This record gives sequence, structure tokens and C-alpha cells, in this order.
Amino acid sequence: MILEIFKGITLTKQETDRIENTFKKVHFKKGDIVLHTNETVTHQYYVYFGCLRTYFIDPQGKEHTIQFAIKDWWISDYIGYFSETKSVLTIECIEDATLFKIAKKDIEETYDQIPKIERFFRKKMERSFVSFQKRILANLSQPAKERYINFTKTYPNIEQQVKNYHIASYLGITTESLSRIRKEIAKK
Amino acid sequence: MILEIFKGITLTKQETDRIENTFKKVHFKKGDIVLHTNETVTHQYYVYFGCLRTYFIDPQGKEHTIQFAIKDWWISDYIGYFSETKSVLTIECIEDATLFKIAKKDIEETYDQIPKIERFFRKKMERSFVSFQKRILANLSQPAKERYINFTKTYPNIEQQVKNYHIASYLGITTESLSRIRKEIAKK
DNA sequence: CTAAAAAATTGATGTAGGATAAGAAACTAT
DNA sequence: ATAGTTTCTTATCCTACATCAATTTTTTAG
Repeated sequence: MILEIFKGITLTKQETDRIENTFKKVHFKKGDIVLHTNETVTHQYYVYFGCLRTYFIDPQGKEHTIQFAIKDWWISDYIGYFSETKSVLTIECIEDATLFKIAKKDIEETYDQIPKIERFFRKKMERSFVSFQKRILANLSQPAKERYINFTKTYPNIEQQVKNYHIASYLGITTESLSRIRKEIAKK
Repeated sequence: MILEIFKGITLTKQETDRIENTFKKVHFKKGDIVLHTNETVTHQYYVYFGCLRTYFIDPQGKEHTIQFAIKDWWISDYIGYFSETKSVLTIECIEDATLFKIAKKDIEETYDQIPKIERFFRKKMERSFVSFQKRILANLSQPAKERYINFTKTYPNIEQQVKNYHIASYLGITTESLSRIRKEIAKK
């Protein structure tokens, strides 16, 4: 079951064992906080099922959603995780979820032992990088309505699982504005 | 000289040779376009000196600066580069520059031969990922004035080398707005 | 099934930053 | 040096989205 994560990669028995020993299965209930701010970010998480998000609370107390994650996505506070600083994001479970978590130190050891795994994560990182760069581009060049339409097209599976105010805070607008945008789209 | 890029990594003579053969030194003049849109993105570039930027031209014809690069930074249209699509960004030289360019296919071969190099690029990717995620966060949570102040603090070396309208298009505002913000800051 | 809480909508009003237009300042090249 | 070009500034007006304040609708818990 853990091996679904690495489908497409051929692994020896020994490698499989190692991986099965480093990933831990964990469950969270809707509303649970997987990671609070100002904690050490020791793990990243693979979503086996359910839905989570990471968000940032700005100095005015407003939430900004950075990332959603559903089945087969990975999630963490990657700012804290990669730069070895205390968490700046909160990871919240927004639909009951089963995750596989892996410790940063374990994964780095695995990189030494199984280069195929290091490559897998390098490529995953490259794909995320592309999507975050596209998001910066969209934020700079499109009005809220277009960003919302694109969001619904790009992440139809996510839209069904999350609240409107989660989407609004991802798009960088208020829940009231999103409501007006939705109304406008609906009447056509 | 090329090896400055990999300072901190110990390489054998053979590895050094391979690297010296795959990186090509190239010069560009201020105003030169290193990559146009809608081209195949075959290379990424290490800046030995000079200054470049990548920008996106939106459907209304407005430019949006995605990235600057000065000495010791890397630059490319990473959207096209990693996702194997035609370029969506333009790479422009904004101060006479000397670059080392490396072909994607060469670097991927190098990854097979020198795992230390794959690791170097993985870590570089992780650091970029962090900074782009911080930028998304800043764009979502700060007004233009604060984003500008942070920009000047974070990239003092870049500010001196680029035009105000480059900075404006990086911050997601017009050059007129940036002018007002600068005036406001100056009068205090 | 129902009360309470959470989420979404709607309306009225405010504001940061955009658009347009013009002029001033700073480079650039002869 | 000086004409031409590019960049920056300033002023006026405008718009997308925010804020505030009620409701209405939906979800949740007993």
C-alpha cells in the first residue's frame, strides 16, 4: 500500500523493506491540526486519502491558503521543512484523512541508500516548482474571476471538498468577493 | 572558473573534466534576449556576472517579472524547462553578462554519472522552492509598499542594477504606483 | 428532528492601486 | 554639448476588490 507512492519505480526487496519501515501511517479527523506554527518541521506527508491544506496567518490575523492536498499529493510546511526554521504555516485536515508521514532525517538517509528515491523526490520538487511559478504568474496577471475559473478547472476534485472561504483565501480574495464572482458566473 | 559553481563539492579530476566539457561560457549584451517565448527550453544558465530577468507577457501585453538573477544565481524559463513545453517566459539580459549555460540533456546525464551533482541541484531546487513560496505568501498578505520595502532589503544588490519598472512588474504594480510609494517613503 | 453554529450571500460604502495623460529628469549617441 | 530616447514623476479620475453589517442558507450535534 505504501508502495503506491512509488509506483513506476522498480525496487528490490531490501529497498521496499526500508521504505516500509520509514513511512508511518497516520489518521487525522476533519478539523485536526497536523502542524501548528512555530514548531520544528520534521516530516512531510503523503495523502493516501482525505483532504488537507496549509495556511499562513498574517499579522492582521487573516488566513492565506498556500496549498491544498488530496489523494496522491504531498503536503508539509515546505518553508520550515527545507529551510530548517520553525513552521510558519499551519497544516489543517479538512476531510478525514489517512497519511503516510516520513521524517526528513529518514528520507535523507534513504537518498544515500537508494538514489532512485532521491531522483523521485527531485522530480516531484521540479513539478511543484513549476506549479508554484505558474501560480505567481496567474496572481500577477489575472483578475480574481479568471483565477477562480482556472482553479475550478485545474482542481475540480478539490473544489468539491473544500469550503468557499478556503478557496477565497487561496485566490487572495475575501469570501464575500468570491461569493459575488460565483453569482456572476452562475447567472450566465 | 566554472568550478566556482560547485564550490563546496569535492570532485575527482574525471568529474571536473566532464563538468568543464558540458558547461559553455556565453556573453550577452544589455538588451539581448537570451530566450524568446514559444521556443524549446533546452538550457539553464549560471550567472558569472551581469544581471538578467525573466518575464511573462500577459494577454493584455503587460510584462510581469518572474525572476531576477545576478552573480551566482541561476536563471531559465523553468516552466518550459521542467515541464518540457515551449517557453512562456522571455529571458532578457539587463546588464552585460557572462553566463555558463548547460543543456538539460547534459545535466541529466551528469546526474547519472555524478550523484553529488544531482544532489547539488536537488538542494538548489529546494531553496528556490522556499523563496517562491515565500513570495506567494508576501503577495497574498502584504500591501505593495511593504513588498517594495522587503524587496529592497532582500535584494539590495539587484535594486541598483535594474530599472524601477522592472521592480514594479516584479511586485505586481504599475511603475506609477511604485513611484508614489517611493515618494512616500522618501519624505519620511 | 431541531437548535445552534458555521458558512454563504447580499447590500452599502471605502480604498489601494490602475489608467490615462502630460511633463520632468536621466541616459545615450552622435 | 545637444538632440533624441528612455525612464520616472505627478495629477486626475476610475475600478476591482475590501470592509462592515445584516440576513439567509447549510451543516453539525444532541
